[in-house]
Amino acid sequence: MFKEFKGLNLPQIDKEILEYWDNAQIFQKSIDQRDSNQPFVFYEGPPSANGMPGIHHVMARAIKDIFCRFQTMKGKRVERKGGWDTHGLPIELSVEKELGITKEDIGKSISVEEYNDKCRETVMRYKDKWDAITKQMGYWVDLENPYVTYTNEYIESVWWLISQLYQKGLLYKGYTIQPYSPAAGTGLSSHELNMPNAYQEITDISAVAQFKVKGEVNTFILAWTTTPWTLPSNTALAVGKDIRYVKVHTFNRYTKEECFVILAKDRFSSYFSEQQPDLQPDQMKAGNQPIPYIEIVGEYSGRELEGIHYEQLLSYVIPEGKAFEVILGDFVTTSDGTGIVHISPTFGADDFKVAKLNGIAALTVPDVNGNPMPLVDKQGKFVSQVTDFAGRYVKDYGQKEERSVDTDITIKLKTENKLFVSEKYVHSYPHCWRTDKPILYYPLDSWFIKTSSLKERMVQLNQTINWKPASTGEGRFGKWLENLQDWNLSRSRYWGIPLPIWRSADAKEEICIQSIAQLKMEIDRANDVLGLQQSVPADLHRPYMDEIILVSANGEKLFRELDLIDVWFDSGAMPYAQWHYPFENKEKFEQNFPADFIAEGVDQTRGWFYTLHAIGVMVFDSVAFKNVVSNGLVLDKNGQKMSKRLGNGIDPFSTIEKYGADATRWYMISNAQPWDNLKFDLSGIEEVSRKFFGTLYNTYSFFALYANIDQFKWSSAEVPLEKRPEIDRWVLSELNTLIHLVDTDYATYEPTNATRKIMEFVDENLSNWYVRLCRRRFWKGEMSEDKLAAYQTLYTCLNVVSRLMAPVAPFFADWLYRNLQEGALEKGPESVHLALIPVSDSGIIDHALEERMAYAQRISSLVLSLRKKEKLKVRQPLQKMLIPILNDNFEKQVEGVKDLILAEVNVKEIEYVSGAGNIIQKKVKPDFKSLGKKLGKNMKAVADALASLSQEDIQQIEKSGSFETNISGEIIQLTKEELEIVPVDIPGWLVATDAGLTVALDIQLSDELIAEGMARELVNRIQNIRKSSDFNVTDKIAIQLEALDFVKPAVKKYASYICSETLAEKLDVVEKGDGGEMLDLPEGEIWIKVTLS
RNA sequence: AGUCUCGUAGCUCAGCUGGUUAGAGCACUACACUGAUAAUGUAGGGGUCGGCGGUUCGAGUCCGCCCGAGACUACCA
Repeated sequence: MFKEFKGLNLPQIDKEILEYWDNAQIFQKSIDQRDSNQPFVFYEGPPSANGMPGIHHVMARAIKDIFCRFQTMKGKRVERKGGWDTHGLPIELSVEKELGITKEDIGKSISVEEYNDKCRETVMRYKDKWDAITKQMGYWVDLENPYVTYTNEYIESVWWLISQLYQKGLLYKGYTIQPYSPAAGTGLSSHELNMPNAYQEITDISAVAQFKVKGEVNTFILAWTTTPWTLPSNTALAVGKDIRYVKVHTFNRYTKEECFVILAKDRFSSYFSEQQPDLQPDQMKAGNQPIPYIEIVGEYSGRELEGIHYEQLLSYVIPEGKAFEVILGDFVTTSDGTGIVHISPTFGADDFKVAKLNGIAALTVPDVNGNPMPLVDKQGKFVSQVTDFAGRYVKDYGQKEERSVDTDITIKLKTENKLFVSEKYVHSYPHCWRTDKPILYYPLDSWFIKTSSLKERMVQLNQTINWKPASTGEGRFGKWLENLQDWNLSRSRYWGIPLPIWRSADAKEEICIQSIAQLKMEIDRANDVLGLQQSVPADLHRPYMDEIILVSANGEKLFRELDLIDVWFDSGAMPYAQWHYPFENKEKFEQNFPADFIAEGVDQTRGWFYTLHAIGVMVFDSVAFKNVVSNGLVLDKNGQKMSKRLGNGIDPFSTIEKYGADATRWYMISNAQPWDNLKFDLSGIEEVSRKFFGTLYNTYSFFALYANIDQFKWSSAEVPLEKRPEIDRWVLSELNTLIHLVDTDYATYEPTNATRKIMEFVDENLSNWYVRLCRRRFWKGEMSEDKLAAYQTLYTCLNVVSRLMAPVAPFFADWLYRNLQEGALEKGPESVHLALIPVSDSGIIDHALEERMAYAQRISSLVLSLRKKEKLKVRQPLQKMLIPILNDNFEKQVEGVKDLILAEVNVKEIEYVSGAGNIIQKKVKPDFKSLGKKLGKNMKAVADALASLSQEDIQQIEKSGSFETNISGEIIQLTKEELEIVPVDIPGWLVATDAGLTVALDIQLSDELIAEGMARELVNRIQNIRKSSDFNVTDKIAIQLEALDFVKPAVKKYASYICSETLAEKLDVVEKGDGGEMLDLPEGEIWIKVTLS
């Protein structure tokens, strides 16, 4: 028996199937039953369980799941090891927040040990939620044996990778200006700077400062800055060597003092208005409008300005060495500012470089250890030496200040005759992706990986990767690789993998540890030499690692470099570290590298996708993955980003509970290509569940209902194809076409196309054509070969659809598949996920048949629209329809589906009208595609000429097979093949036309037809009574009908028809009696009584 | 600031290498149908295919500029 149901309840199906999967170990079996020599390698990008899963995670994981399930159903063994990303800033920051501490407190009010314990404890906080969503959404991944990045095994593998890089000479330590987040207390790598939303529009105070030239009276060089807080650190001014500069005589707008200022000629008009030779000081107004000037007194090239000395602008600290000179910089432009750039070597990458090149000193003060440090400390505060602003944050890292430091500095400059002008300036500025605070460019000591040296190889190997969409690989990722900077590996934090490098105090000797065994050896040696009692710590994190002292070959003490390794390295190391390679599982690793497939959000392009690729290329000279799908963002239904602040987030748990996982997944995949952003709208899920799942459910219900009545069981001994009716062969042809297309779509990572095609087949072909037209075959009579063929055909369609949809809708597909299995004599695999994707049989595909049926559908549609126009019910039979013949093949094709059409539109016969006669009115159009090239300019004139032809002209063309016309003196000859002749009308008939197809309908009604229509009307009413009386589909009935004139002919002629249609054993025409009911027919009211017999 | 992608009906999306009535689904309106009924059919309204210009016999499709959205890049003073 096939199970029958009362209604579709997708969430209920989820629950039942989940329980079944658990009990029967289906996930495990889906791996175990596959050949280990046929692997499909998938890498799970580790999520951090530190935050709640969102709906976008459901999206990303649905994509991963689809292709893993598909490949399993292609016979591949797809192991999916889960993983957890456990280190890094997000966790540290949430712990800091919870404990109410800042980075400064770590090691003081809380020990590193306690702090890291807290991190370890926090990192798995939402693991339960993650496990729950994983399960509920039907994402199959091995959560029993996940890799966890904080374990010693994982760390050891990372160390090994680092040591490989070290041995290849790819690791170096450098002092550079780097993006630094005072709020997070760490430097940021370039890919962190490229996280979405890192660059934000902010308004800064920009200032044009006046630098007083030494040895000249009241002469100033103007330099523009958007960071006035860097002015105390100024030690040079840069000009462009070929830029022209002018010296202008005017007054300072604030102090009214007379002055001569120097700026780029190109920038002059941005700051100065009209010339006023007799300008007086009191005519100067404050504000930031251009000011008048007295005259331009000189012009110079940048090269001429080089070497000019100027006075220090703000002399809090006196630099050691050369400073306060004009130097040349090739980065100087005149697109902004004054064409002169203020240089503070401690706070700008260009500044640092150009200062070094010119031997210009940096402004530093000694720190507690006597090492030089900039005038701003690592929390972003001015040091005490900057007396006026000591202790103040240069950006809003602390509590909100009434006036920013930038403002106060400009005020100070203003009063000291050092400010030319200041104004607000809007620009995009990088912000820390975790703390959302502006970053500083700050001089830091860091370890780098020389990724730039392997740039070409990375680009080259990237070209072998199949990116979905391709533009992400070529464009976004490819361009990124082409402009690759060295990877800053250092993080000065606490919770992460310690850098396994020990260095001597003078930095002359160092060692890079590659394994725990090596560490133990080195510790033993150090213990020997130094007489210590050290051992390998049980936990390889800080602070334990920091305490270990090693010894160099020369007997020098070596101390661990305190930095941690960038967490992105952790996740990029997962192909190796998940197997604890190379210390264990060498074979396993080799079988599972590189990955066949990975998928993550597009925001991982510079994150995980990059780190995987970089490590793969650098250490193994290989890609780390062959196919990658990067999905877009999940936005709210208005296209806004989902955020806690806006409260427009979609809760994945309640969504799945309400609509079911399948409808949610199907909606996400079918609505838009995964790489396009998804505007997530719950009403879209409803539509999918109604239209697709509802229709499919109804189709199954219909099948189950009748199959059970007829005791149908499926077996492979099927009615041969050639013995099945046209419509069966048609739907099977369409089905096999579908299999081929869907299989190709999945194989090429096009899930959206796959789902759309499945939906169309289920809705258009299966439900609204095949089942609708075949209903009668299921209803009546005993089991016959035709009926059996119908059951088998429908069974096959449902079974195939269940397998095709399984990757995207794993629950419903299994439910459907297993329900079908209930009625199968020969059992297949117990779950659809253990079954194989069906193989398309090209022998079943019949294009002519598909075309034929398309004609049938279109012709039926035309006839129905004509009936509609004339208000002729489909129940009323009509005598005849006329179809003009387009070509020889056409009549044959239509004739093949004639019976279907006639039954569908309730017409008795089709008459074909050949083109030869003059019954049909026609239209001639040129075949633009082929004629365009031939005719060129005359194309339009010819088209016009054809349009104005009379019916006689067209007949002439059909007879002669050619057409000739004169276009402005030029004779143009066209053959029939270059023209398209289509029927448009049959005068005197009711005609409908659609894209070259024309149908005419005879709407004359004879008494005969009217009687038959009445009979059908009665059948319909009686069926309704059966239904409203809750009779069983198989119950027999007796009918009493009032003897009125308008039904008599119908009953007389069609009594047996009425009886067989309604399962009536008796039909009596009688006088109106007791009980029963009144029927409202077009001709009048009539009494009827229907009883069970 | 630059680079890239995108802009088609109220909404979500198709539209192949340029070819002559620009499509589908949803939503809306009306009428049908109803042994699958949380369906279905038919019809209707709704589009200057973001704007302007160019190439072409012909442009939603190719090119340029502009506007708008998004992503990316950037040390930008």
